[in-house]
Amino acid sequence: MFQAATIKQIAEALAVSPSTVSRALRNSHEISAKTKKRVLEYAQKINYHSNPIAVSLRNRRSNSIGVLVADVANSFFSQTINGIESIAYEAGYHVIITQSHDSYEREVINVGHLANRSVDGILISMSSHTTDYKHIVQLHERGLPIVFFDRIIDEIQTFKVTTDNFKSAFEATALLIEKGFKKIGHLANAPQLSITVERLQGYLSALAAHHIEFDERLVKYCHEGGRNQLEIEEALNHFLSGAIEADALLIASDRLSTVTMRILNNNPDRAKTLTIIGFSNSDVIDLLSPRISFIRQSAFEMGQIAAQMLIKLIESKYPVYEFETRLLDGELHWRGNSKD
Amino acid sequence: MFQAATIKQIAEALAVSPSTVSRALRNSHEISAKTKKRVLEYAQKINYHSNPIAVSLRNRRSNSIGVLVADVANSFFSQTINGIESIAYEAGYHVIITQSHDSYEREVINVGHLANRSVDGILISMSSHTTDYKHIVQLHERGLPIVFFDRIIDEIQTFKVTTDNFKSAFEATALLIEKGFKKIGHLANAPQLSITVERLQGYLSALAAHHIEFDERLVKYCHEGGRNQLEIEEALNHFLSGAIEADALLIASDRLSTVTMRILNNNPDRAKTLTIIGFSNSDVIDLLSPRISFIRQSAFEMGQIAAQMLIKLIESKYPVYEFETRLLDGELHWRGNSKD
DNA sequence: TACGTTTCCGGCAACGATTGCGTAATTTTA
DNA sequence: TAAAATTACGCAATCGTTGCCGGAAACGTA
Repeated sequence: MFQAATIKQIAEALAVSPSTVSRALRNSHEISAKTKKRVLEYAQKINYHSNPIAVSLRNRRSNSIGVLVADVANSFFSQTINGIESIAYEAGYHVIITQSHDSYEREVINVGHLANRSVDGILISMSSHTTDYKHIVQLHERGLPIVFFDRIIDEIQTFKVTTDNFKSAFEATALLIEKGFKKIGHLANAPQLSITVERLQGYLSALAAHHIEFDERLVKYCHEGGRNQLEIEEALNHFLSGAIEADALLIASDRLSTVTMRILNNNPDRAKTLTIIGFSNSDVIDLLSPRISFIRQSAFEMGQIAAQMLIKLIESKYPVYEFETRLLDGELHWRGNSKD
Repeated sequence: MFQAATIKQIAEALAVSPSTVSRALRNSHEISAKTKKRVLEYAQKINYHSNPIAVSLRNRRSNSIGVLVADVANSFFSQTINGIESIAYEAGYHVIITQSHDSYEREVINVGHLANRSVDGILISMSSHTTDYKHIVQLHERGLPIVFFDRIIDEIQTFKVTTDNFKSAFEATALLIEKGFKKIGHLANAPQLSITVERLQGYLSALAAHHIEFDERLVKYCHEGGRNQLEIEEALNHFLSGAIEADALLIASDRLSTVTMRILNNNPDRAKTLTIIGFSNSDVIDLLSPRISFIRQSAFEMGQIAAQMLIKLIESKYPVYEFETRLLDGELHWRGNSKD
């Protein structure tokens, strides 16, 4: 490999000490203008760039942050990542992205890798299979700055940002009720996820607010979070043809929505009698058929806020004890009945 | 703050030297079994993990590879990234993902950052705005291992992997001809991209093979690669209502396809008379309307191959002078006329 | 002139891990 | 039994950079 230029080389060439070169490059006031100029010009000439690894070792800071999401191939997460990058980039941080693919094991390994890799902090959206938080608690206790976004947990006191899932689910459900739907089912994500709980509560509260008795057969969880086609099919069968016949559905994620649509497409008659509102950040939602209404989360903004929070934590000179959990509003887009 | 265990701590605790600890941990034959056991057990106990930054500095290797794509929010790229990660992970490399958003400036900055950040090698898919390759040539000349995937360039001799775009475009065009379409337009990507050139040639060759005279008004480039809605609209207007009326369209990317579909949805009459084959790796292509035929690239596999190539380059003890450009087949999925 | 202040810079050590070389202790060989 | 070989470990340098301490020279003040 090519041998990059170093401070020592500059020092030798100019017959000054490495310390002087270092200070000159960092524009220290302890160095005379003349020396600075000599150093800067020579550095420029040999195309010197400081070695970030050496700086990291010396400063015990890597200027990089780790991100853990379920999947970059998920619109919501890729939008979040764009938000994170936009902020991190401005603040001089690199972003290292890892994916859990919703597996607990991969989450543990990736979080470990990131910490090991000496990132200055981590942004986490939990995997849907995680119920034990030890791996994260440990790191947090050791002082590693962590911020949660989207799928957050209560077990760790820190900054968090997520959609106001309660509110969004409430609004969506209430809208369906007002439109006259009687049997509104809820196709939910893995039950251990924060977003699942919050959305379910929003759904239940909307029913309660409209004095509708809750039939527990109207809620179905997808423990695999949409990765298991069969699981979703079973849940839908339940809604479509089972003892309980739903006339509307609140669906908790993009993936669940798309699988649902696929099934409805094979069942056109039933499709006409089922109205859907799904959480979706797909950028082609308007092209999908059957046509569904949807709740769009502020993914990009969520990424930005999460990154800002993390950088604030990292750069704080004193331990932070006051934390905030930001809730972002979702946008409900009504696109009509399936009957229309 | 976050204070990880070090070799020195172990050495002190066990009253041996750091060298001994290091060698014991690396299972050197120069260390007695007894000492090894003591060291290993204590290391385990205090949860020691070597500091990768220190190792990087010492070994001048970071065990990480950089990836530059246009956008992670693009299905094709996120699938490629999954392929890259699967291989890199196995081989013990970290993956640092950066996005150019198809901007030349961001490409230059990101590539510089990655190199600076001492990655051991880089995987690049060119931004659609790049026409000057100096920033990459320089790094390559300095000995940084680079592999190109998808959007490759001729200017650098190295490993490359991309879809057999010529073949795919040829097949798609030929199929349209055989189906009886007479005026087959081609909505192309930015003209400086390799994939654009290859696909165009496939298109042209298919016409030639069927003795169809080429009308140059049937090809429209999108210099912004789909980021500029207006540009696509103009191109489509040209095809739909201009002097030339296409009855079929070969579309070069997902983004171009979706915008096209959006426009057709606002123009249902015209939609019925236009048949489309688009390059697409969308995982909801089957749900999109209007229904289009598509060419799916082996994105995951492409990522895997690219990563394998890069790691081979990185780990080669001798300079490599023989390079290969792998071409992967695309899969053509015919989904019928729009008239059906 | 004598003494205190700046200005400007060099030297040392350290961040954490690795490794070539040296060497004492032990074992093997002649 | 002496010499040679082997075993097991420590020392110190190294990767590139930076913080701390100290000190010479130049400058200012009484």
